[in-house]
Amino acid sequence: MMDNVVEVLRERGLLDAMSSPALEQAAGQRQLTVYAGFDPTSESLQVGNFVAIMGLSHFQRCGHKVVALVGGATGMIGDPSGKTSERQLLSEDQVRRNQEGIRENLSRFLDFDHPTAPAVIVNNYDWFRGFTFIAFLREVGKHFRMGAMLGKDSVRSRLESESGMSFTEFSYQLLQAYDFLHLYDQLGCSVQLGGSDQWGNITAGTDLIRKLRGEEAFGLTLPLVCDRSGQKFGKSAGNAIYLDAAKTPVFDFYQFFVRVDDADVIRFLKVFTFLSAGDLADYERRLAEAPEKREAQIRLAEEVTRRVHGEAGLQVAQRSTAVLFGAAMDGLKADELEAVFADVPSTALPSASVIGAPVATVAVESGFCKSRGEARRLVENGGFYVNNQRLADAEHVLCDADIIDGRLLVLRSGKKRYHLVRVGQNG
RNA sequence: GGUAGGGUACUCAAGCGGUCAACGAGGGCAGACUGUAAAUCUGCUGGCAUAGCCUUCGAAGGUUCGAGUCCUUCCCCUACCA
Repeated sequence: MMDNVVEVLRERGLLDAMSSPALEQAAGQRQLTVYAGFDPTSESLQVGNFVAIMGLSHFQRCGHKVVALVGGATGMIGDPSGKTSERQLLSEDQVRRNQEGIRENLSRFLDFDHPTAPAVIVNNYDWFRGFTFIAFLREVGKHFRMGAMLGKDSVRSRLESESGMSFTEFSYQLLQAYDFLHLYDQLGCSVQLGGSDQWGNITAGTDLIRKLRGEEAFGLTLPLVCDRSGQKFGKSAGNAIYLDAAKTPVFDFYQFFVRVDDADVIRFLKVFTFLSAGDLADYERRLAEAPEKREAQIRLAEEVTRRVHGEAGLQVAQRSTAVLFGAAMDGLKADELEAVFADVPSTALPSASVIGAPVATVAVESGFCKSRGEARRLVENGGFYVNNQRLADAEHVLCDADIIDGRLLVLRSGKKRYHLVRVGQNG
């Protein structure tokens, strides 16, 4: 038998709570089927969801069957867990679109060809679509007691808060509980995995299964990963880091992990990679000895980027990093820059709107700045660079000499944010 | 349905009818210092053709020379009562 997945998760700091210690025993004795749900609240999964994906992966590596559930139905309702106020409903169109994005994301991480434990993706819209309200109340709602429902953290905290809660969100736990029951019946799924904020929803499911089937199903939660400042991990500049290259460029994705705080990096290595205990200890030692080398951060960025964007994506990100943060950036030719910027944001503009135009205007047109005002402020603060030269005047008019090899312009804000403008090209 | 209290910029939150593009805090961005760090200090944080103009304070009307600030109606939220 393989490693006990519960033990593995515990060692990596990925175990928050279990509905029963019997889960650990069961995991050591037989192949289990486990599921985790992902609601299509956005077009792509985010780094925060990666924790649950790691959880599923660990299960699969330990020989268990995994099911990833796309919440095409629950996404229509909105999970109140962990939310301090009522959420805006997404349009059905949006949910359908997001659902496809999430499905694509998930398909990258799970092994569907595993010899003994192939992964499965399901969508709860498939079983909720034909379920009428009346039927649902009779078959499912009847088994829920108000006391238990009101006792859930997600409900109680909202009722106590200013914003209150709508019936729609209140009902969410029933849907998730039914998902669990459905998967239990159809796929023999007896374990549900989720973030710690999912505890209430998960136990709603185990309770329902116990009531209706007289069997014990298990719940297991993973810790909410925060950085040292207590912020939920996975946000940069207020924007979430997505697993989709179209929403978060690979370079930015890689950089996000390179910049992880010393205080967090070892923990993140445990959570987001499969590095062995020995390797982890090694990085911990090296971090203590020479933090400025950032070896742990670089390894973290490498591992995660490879897993999410593949070897090719990682190489692009590394090459860009070497150039942009390396020594000599100045004598670069357009071709080299093109390679570096393969995955850094870029915009193509006709030369007519670049040559002879003030920098601030080009910055806006290329999408680098939101407004001319923003560009102007950036210049005033000394944080605006054109081709790596600090710019003194936002109204500086661009001329041929400013365009590298007649076709490229590199805009930079501060130390880290780059944007390439392709001059005189379409698209 | 009744009563009371609310809806202000990314968030929280202040705002005697004029001097409010709107105090403050958080967040964010940038600068210095650094290790592409942390901590710290500084500046910026609605738009523009920037000594000025324009659009914003739940929505629509109204009173006023002038409204975020007063009145009316409507929408939404919260609490208690029914």
